[in-house]
Amino acid sequence: MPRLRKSFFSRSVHEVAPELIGATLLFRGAGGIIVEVEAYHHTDPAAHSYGGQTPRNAVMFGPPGYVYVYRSYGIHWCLNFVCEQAGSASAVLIRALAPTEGIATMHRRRRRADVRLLCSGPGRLTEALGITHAQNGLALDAPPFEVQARKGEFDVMAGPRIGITKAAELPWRYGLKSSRYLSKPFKV
DNA sequence: TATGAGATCAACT
DNA sequence: GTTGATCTCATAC
Repeated sequence: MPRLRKSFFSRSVHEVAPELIGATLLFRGAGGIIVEVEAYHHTDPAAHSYGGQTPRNAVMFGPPGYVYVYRSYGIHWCLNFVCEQAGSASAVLIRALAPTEGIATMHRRRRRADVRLLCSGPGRLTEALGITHAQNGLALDAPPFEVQARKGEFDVMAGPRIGITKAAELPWRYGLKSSRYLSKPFKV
């Protein structure tokens, strides 16, 4: 299965984000199929990079194909893939996976019996995979990360993003239609 | 099913 | 001091 290289990410976030639906994300032998993402661009008021570079979001201002991890609400870690080019400060937030690999490990980390609650949300997914700020700035096309291109057709839906107050109406959330592992269902 | 509180931290006013 | 790209558990309907 072809592994996605950095060139895959050096395009508009709005092209990359929907194409990530159906791709497989693995981290140290745990992970699954990406079923939900959101796109953020530095011209977007909801993006962390909107107000300029800070120590926290510095990775977003670097080259594409790297991971940006930040702490959310003081509790969770959230995982992003940097896109476009150095300085464009755009990224895709990974919001949900359909678990396929290392499910037992993920159950142990999450202390939950329901597979639907393993990776169905940005904070849940990082806890299940064991991702923290220690991974901030790592490359996506080298261990411990592995991102595999999707194979076959996937029915991708778009809708408003979740949990934001600025630019909340922009339809930059993408998801795999009728997946049971979405953090929230898409409106029909 | 739906709303509300608590946990806890970095950026920003 | 307030807010946020969140999740869980408790309580209410």
